[in-house]
Amino acid sequence: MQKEFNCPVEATLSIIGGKYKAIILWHLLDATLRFSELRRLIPSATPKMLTQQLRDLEHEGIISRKVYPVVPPKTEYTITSYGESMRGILVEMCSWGKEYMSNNDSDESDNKETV
Amino acid sequence: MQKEFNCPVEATLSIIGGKYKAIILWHLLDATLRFSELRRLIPSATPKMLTQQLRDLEHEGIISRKVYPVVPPKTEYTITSYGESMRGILVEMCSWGKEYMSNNDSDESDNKETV
DNA sequence: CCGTATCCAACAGGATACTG
DNA sequence: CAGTATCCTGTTGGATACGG
Repeated sequence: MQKEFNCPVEATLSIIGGKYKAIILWHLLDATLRFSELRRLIPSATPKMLTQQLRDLEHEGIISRKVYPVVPPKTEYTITSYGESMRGILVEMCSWGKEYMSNNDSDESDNKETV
Repeated sequence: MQKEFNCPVEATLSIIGGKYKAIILWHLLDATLRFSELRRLIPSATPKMLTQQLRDLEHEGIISRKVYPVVPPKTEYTITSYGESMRGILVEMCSWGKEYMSNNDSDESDNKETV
């Protein structure tokens, strides 16, 4: 039972649609990071969530996980070249999102129900 | 309680992250469509879901809803100029998604640990 | 034709505590 | 340090029926 997508856009969303996947990718675009570093960069994500999202991305081949068998443990997350191919999307989404946020900044509650 | 986004990308995802929002937008990019037409184009979406997603998009100013007070009822959905600004994102996501789908097409389970 | 109303199932996500 | 394990909650999405 493979995933059925109405359109390719949904396929893309299935990759970066997770709660922290976009920001994880965003951070990894320009740096290799350790688990604890990602935790510090994304404080609102619990370890469980972070692990989960990282595993998903890893399984999709978007990022790679390198474990160093040392003590204390050390794990590094790096974006793959495949993941790199998402840079354009991320950049586009980021710039649009910035505009969106600055718009809704001064107009937070625009739900003027004309009941 | 306003939405907090870790990064602008998440703001964008909050707009098109819904189950049918991407495909709705995709269809509306090049055509004004009626409710029943959207239903036919997206058969898997129940009327409730379609309405919900359309309302969300409308509330965000991405699409506009024009009701004709005639009988039988007639409603048209059109993308706004603001929504038009998402075209680039949609196009990028679509082309990436296409690649993704053709990759996973012949290789469903690609868990090749390159340890 | 264009929706709403209800109710329900599934899953994503969160809190907290613990381990190699 | 880098995770797991459990349990729990809330949101999202789905089925079905009905209304203007």
